[in-house]
Amino acid sequence: MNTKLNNRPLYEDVADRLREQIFSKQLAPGSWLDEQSLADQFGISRTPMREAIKVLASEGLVTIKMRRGAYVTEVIRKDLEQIFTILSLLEGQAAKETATKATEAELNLLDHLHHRLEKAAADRDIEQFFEINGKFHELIQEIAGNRWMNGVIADLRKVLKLHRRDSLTSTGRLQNSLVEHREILRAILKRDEHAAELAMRKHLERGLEALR
Amino acid sequence: MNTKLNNRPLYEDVADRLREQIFSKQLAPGSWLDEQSLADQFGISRTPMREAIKVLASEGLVTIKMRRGAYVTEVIRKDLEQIFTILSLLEGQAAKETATKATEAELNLLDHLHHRLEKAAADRDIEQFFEINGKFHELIQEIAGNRWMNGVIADLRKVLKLHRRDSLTSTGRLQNSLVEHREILRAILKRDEHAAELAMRKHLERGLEALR
DNA sequence: CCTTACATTTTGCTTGACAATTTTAGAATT
DNA sequence: AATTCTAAAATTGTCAAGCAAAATGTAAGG
Repeated sequence: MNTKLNNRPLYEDVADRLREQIFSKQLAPGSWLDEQSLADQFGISRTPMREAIKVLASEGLVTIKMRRGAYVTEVIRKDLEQIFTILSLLEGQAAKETATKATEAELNLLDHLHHRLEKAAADRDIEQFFEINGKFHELIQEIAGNRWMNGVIADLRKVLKLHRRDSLTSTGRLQNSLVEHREILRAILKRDEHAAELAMRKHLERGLEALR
Repeated sequence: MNTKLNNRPLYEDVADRLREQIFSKQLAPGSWLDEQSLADQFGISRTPMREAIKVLASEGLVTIKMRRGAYVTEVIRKDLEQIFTILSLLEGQAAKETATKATEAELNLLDHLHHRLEKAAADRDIEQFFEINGKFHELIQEIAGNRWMNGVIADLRKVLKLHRRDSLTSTGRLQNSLVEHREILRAILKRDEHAAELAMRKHLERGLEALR
């Protein structure tokens, strides 16, 4: 039944599956996570289910209320603004550091990825576009190489995904987003750290604006 | 026996106690957390102990290795640099926002707190100094009011405390730290957001420098 | 209609157990 | 003596059954 090729704890798999259910709105914001019924549904006991729920809680995806259980976090406008403020600062810093410390090989990877983004945009392949879009951001973070920062960014991005129309999947912004990416890449390739930081910050600020 | 005036889960209390043991080096960086023995020591069962350990893991204080248990995180120079980079950006932003949005009453609180800091420094009361120092930073964050940011800062500060000589308790820097605080406060009172941000960033950069 | 008392549900925690591993300690081999 | 192999002991991750305290829902009484 359960294809469990376990080289990692069950509760992590469960956390992944719960996360998917949350992102797909199968578990909508505000809804209650019934430990027992979810455990039954996943064919496991309460123990790993509780551990999985705590993982999500530490990511901010669910909120645990004492003796009342866990609820999918409801992200309101204020949260979006606060989170974008942080992402803007951190990803801006990542772009800045990438501009200075990327190797030529890494610049090539970025350039290649951007070309694929351009192609996806030209093809109007929305799905592909957002996938590559995400990878572009992640590659910049990876090159910047600040593991603590990358962890924070990853968690916050997950929380953003709780919001119905999150800019990362807002199709209307596709063209603008592409232009902004061009500018970020250009600055990084020129190794202009200041411009790279500004371009990335602007990109994220625009992302937030698109939500209102 | 257990003075348990519990209006919050046991595992949170346990997490607090474990944290203390870690900060006091009773559980030194790199050391292994023996679930069973710790549970016995605390007079509880493995379940809440495991939950407490996961709380610490999500804060970055311990690192869980699959089927090998949890180990107190070892913070190396690189981690310090990466964490200070983040704190500098975030606390800088907090200072900036505080400069613009603080009410007069809040400015008074900050001013009052700073006066107490000056007094502690004059009295050479190191203990008091670092306590108030922390509160000053926290008050600024509270006024800025970005809960996501405050959560990130709180977690990262805890990780910093794992390091033996962390600048927050580095007595040699007391006088310099005081001067830097004066500048931060002055900028905020003048509602000069840019100066406040710069002063806070400089303050944290100096904090890192003090570690090398 | 609102309050009080009672029944039900759910969480947080306990105890006991066990398979899969990992660690250790000892024996065998080079 | 050093290295490799091997069996025993210990530890983690999970399951299962159950219980007290708290929260929720419900029914009776004012």
